[in-house]
Amino acid sequence: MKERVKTINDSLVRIYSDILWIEENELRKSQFKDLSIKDMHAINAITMYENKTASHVARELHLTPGTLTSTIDRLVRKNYVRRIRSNDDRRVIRLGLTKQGRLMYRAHDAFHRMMIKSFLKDVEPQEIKTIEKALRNLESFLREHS
Amino acid sequence: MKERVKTINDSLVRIYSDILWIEENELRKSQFKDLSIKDMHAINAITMYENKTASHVARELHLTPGTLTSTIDRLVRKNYVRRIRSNDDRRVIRLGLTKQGRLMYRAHDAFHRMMIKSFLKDVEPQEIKTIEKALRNLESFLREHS
DNA sequence: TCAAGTACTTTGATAATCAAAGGTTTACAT
DNA sequence: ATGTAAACCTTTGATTATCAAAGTACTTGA
Repeated sequence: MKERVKTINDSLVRIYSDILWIEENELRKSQFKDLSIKDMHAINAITMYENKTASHVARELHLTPGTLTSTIDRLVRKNYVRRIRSNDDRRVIRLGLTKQGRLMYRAHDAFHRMMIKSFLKDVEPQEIKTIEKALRNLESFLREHS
Repeated sequence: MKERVKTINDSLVRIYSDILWIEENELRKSQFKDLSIKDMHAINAITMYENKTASHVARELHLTPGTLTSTIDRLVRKNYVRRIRSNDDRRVIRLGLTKQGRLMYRAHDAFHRMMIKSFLKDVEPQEIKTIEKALRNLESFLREHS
């Protein structure tokens, strides 16, 4: 059992590092080569149509407000993101994707879906429940530790 | 099914970002606060007793040789890592952990094992096989894409 | 024995990040 | 209604991680 835990852990660590690296390479070969992987993750966090506030996105990405400002500056300059000043509360900035931003979002999302589909290859519906349970376990472990 | 893929994907993305963030915070509160999370991952890649070569570790971490050199410089300066010039081939540097480095390695490893144990809470041995299969699927997907 | 290749280091430049201070706007207590 | 505190974002100045490319030391193979 101890050995199994070790193997699963090493596998997860390797997977994570490889995903980042592959995403970075795919990005460089794509039409979006003006973006870094961090830019891409910011676009992903902004999402298609939610118009989240800047502070909400900063929290999700675990970035300080200042860092988010400069990330958004860059993405606005490159025409992936729009700032929308809220009328309810004029301190608040809401974030939206431009047409180009939505294109990027979809490309990244497609890669992730492909990845998860391969993850679930030959996994029965019942077994998917197991995986979902394990992921819920992990999420609640992480909540306890934060 | 499509919705499930999306949910699992979002869960994985969130999990990875949270793990990094929690590890970073734990680190700052610990006796190892002179290390960054990247330092910690370098120590993890070096491992306890393998004495891997510098280029091997660089490859695993997806870092250029130059970046690895400066990472190792820092870890040697802080007394976590030793450089061992190979006698077989005097161009080669092998990397080992100092006593302090091994202490850090064990602490990090303990956290990860705890995490995986909680991941596998209430998961039957047979179900663990499913998870291992899914992880193998994912690793081979990543191999195909790199 | 020397030309090419390998393993690491150095150099110079750039990205991403943070903490702290600064502005505008809102909420609240009096 | 008014002044103070708080919330939200931006700016500033410094630091860290990173890379590409050039450099050094060593090995290999013709």
